[in-house]
Amino acid sequence: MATGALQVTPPAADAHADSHYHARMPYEPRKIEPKWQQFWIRERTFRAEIDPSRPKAYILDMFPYPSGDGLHVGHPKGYVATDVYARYKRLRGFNVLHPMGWDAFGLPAEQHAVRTGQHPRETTRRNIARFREQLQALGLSYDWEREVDTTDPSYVRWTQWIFERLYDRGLAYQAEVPVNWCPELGTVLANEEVSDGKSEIGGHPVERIPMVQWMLRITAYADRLLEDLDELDWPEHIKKMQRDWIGRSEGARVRFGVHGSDASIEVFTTRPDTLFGATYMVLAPEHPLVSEIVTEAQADAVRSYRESAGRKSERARIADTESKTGAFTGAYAINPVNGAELPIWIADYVLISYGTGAIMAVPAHDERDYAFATRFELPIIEVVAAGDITAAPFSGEGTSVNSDFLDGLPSAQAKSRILDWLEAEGKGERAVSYKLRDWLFSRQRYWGEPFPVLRHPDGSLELVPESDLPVCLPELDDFKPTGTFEAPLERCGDWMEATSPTTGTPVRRDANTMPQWAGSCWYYLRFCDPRNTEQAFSKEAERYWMPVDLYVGGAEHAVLHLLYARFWHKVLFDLGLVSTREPFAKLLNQGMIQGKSYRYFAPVEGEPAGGGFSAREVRADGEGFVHARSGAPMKECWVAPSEVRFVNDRPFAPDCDIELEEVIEKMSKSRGNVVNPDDVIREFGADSMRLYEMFIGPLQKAAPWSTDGIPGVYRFLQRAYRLFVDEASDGDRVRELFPEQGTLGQRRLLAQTIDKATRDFEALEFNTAISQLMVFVREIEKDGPLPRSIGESFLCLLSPLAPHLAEELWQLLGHRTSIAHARWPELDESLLVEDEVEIAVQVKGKMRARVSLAPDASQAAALAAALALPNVKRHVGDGEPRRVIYVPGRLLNIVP
RNA sequence: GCCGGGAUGGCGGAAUUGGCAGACGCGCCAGACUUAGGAUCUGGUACCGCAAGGUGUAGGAGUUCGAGUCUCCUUCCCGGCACCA
Repeated sequence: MATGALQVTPPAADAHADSHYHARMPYEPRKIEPKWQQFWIRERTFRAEIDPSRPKAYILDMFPYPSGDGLHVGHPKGYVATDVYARYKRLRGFNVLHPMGWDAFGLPAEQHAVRTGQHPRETTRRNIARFREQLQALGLSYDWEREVDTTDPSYVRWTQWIFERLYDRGLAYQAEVPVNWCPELGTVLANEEVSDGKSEIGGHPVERIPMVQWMLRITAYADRLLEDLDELDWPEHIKKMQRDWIGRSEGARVRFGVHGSDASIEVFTTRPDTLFGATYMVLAPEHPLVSEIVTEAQADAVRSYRESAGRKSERARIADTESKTGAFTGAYAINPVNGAELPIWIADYVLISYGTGAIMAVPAHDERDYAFATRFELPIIEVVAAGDITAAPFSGEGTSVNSDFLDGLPSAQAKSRILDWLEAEGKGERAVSYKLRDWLFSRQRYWGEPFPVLRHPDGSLELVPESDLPVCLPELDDFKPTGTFEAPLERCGDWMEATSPTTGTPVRRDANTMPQWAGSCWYYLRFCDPRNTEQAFSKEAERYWMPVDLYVGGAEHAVLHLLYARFWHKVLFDLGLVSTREPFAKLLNQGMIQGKSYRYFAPVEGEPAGGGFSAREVRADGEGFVHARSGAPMKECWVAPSEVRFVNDRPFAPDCDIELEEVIEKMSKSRGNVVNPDDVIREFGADSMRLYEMFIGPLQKAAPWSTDGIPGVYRFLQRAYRLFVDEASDGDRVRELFPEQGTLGQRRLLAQTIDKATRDFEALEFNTAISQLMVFVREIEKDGPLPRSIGESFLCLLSPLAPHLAEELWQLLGHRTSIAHARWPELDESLLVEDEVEIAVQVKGKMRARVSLAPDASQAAALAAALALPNVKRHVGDGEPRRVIYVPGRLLNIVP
């Protein structure tokens, strides 16, 4: 039997555990859980079918990428939460759609293939089987008949079909754009997949290189993606992240003439009211106008600056935003408002990809321009009256000065005045700019959906006809990146060559594949009608099940999956294929379950063994660590909890005297802090595991996994079991339950429990619901034996959380059908009203006593009862109270 | 730097939203049953104090009869964004 730091001996696994022990602990999750898991599948208990006579609830988890590592205890937290909710909703009479599937395209399988030569299809199949097994062992009430796999040709077919609809609408196009090329991964990445100039996956450096790529015109939906957030019941911080990512700003486009040239420079600004304060212009180094306007004298300087800016990695550029660099083009622009000549510079602080790639610089009122102007000794003119602009720029709003006809106007009015003027003069107009860029949609990978397009020798494109979908991946045995910018599919000459179905002439396929996000953009729709071979999903199914009523997943998808899926959904809405504007009505992010690990430090150079340092000898330095005294660079070393030596409760390394530092963070293999749910289930059962994960705190909050907490919920389940099963017998002898409806106290306790459980389940606050169920189990037999009706009601309340145990007891009570389809118990509200309540008596706001009263007792009666108490009398004194505050049923406060 | 969120016993966390702080669980203490206990059951457990009593929700001010909850300031922690004109 497994040992470890567990405090409770789990039920004997080995049948020959001593019989005395066995008889006293008849609750054996190991026996009953697999039995019910098989029952649910055999009986198709959770099969969902359209039934217009019943209200529906679509309860969805973000489907996982089936990695080779299997699940750790952190993954199921969200799955258990949705499962509890789904089971609760079924008991409330809802027709519940609760499906699960696999987001199975993706880089890890392909990297594994590069290393081992195993086909991603094989590893994916194996990983899915393992994930499914692990999820089923948790007793999750999915309708497994609706399982989808994004890599299945019958699914890929419709992903490609939707891509074709995007293409038809002009929302998918190919363009040469500076892309995020990651040499290490051998592919380009979307903006959303890059942070700090490094790939989100693996943290590899990313370069910006111009390449022809597929793009999806998500920017066409920017406004709707922004506006429709308002109607969603989503966590505010996720909405905010999406708003920030879309980054809408209102302002103006203004055209500046170029001295001695026909060219004009268009800029975007949110502060047209500061137009009179512009003292120079800046173009992004890549701006096409640069070569046109640069003077001969400045040509060398400009060329060398452009080259050095091009060499600079994204990361290096972002790293020093403090020091501004640039070069003068020698050309001058003309300020449309006053004809002033403004020198035109190029500088990498202006980004080609935002706005127009050019700015008017108003150093007095913009920090970046101020830094640049100071560095290159350009003039600074104050046009918004504010502090002291010789000391620092002022970017707030104020009153316009030095601005001709804007003088004296507050910023808001100055803006609209100048905008009217610009529009009247034809020099500019109101404009909106977004931070959001079009979505870079192709990857130079093998394991993804092929693009259903054919390219003619003249470069024109043709879609693969609907009837020929899906375009399947060819077999391949070498998955390595090509080392060039080509995709691995280029290697399949046979596959790349095709014949046009319209002209019969030779055409080439596209060697790129779609990013992993493609499949997850619409899987929630396929779940509505997963076996449809005629359409992606039927109208009927979509209308009945959509929208998703509750969507639970990790917050890391805030601007990736959730934005992409909303975009596709809106396109499908415009095509009349879906009936809701938004796919996910309510969203919740489950908090991580963290692991505990222990660390020490070792020099980066040299042997870690023997050369370790405890955390207090080391300090953080930027992104790394250094030795506090010597300044030598240090790296973290991790010790798994099971290897730590505890001396007087302090953690030490297993083989030397270094004191370790306890660190609580995300579970990961490298930290050695991963807890496997299989082990927990083996020792305590899935019901305990489920209960524990729901009990440790609010769903949204991160919480560290603690092995010590599980025995607590396990004991609770044992107690619950013993309410129904005679612990002294050696079989499963069901106790005689009383036929009556129970004592008043019992009925009251049940009513309170129904009330609390109902409210908490609705609010997804499972921790407090569990605590009430614990109170119920502890108290229910205090004034009499458990009546059958009350016992059955309790099992219904418990069943969403501990379904195996509930099913088992339900069956022992003689029921033939699953408790999953029982009815949620009725609440008798009258039982919630107590005859007498204890209220608090305060004197001048301080607690002095408690007194029992009828809940509707009058103030006079309450006061009289309170003043009769010696402690109250003493504090109040003899005089008349100056003031009395009485909240019936709660408290009485006397101010003497 | 900017924008969010947070800080409650030894620990995870409760508190009907301004009304008895610490529900429930872990841990700990005591007792019962036991040949035995890492099982089970019962009771206790915020802190100081023998007690009466006093003090307590990161720290400081304020509003109120009454503040964990509202307002202002400070500290720390966790997320997100970070040349977006």
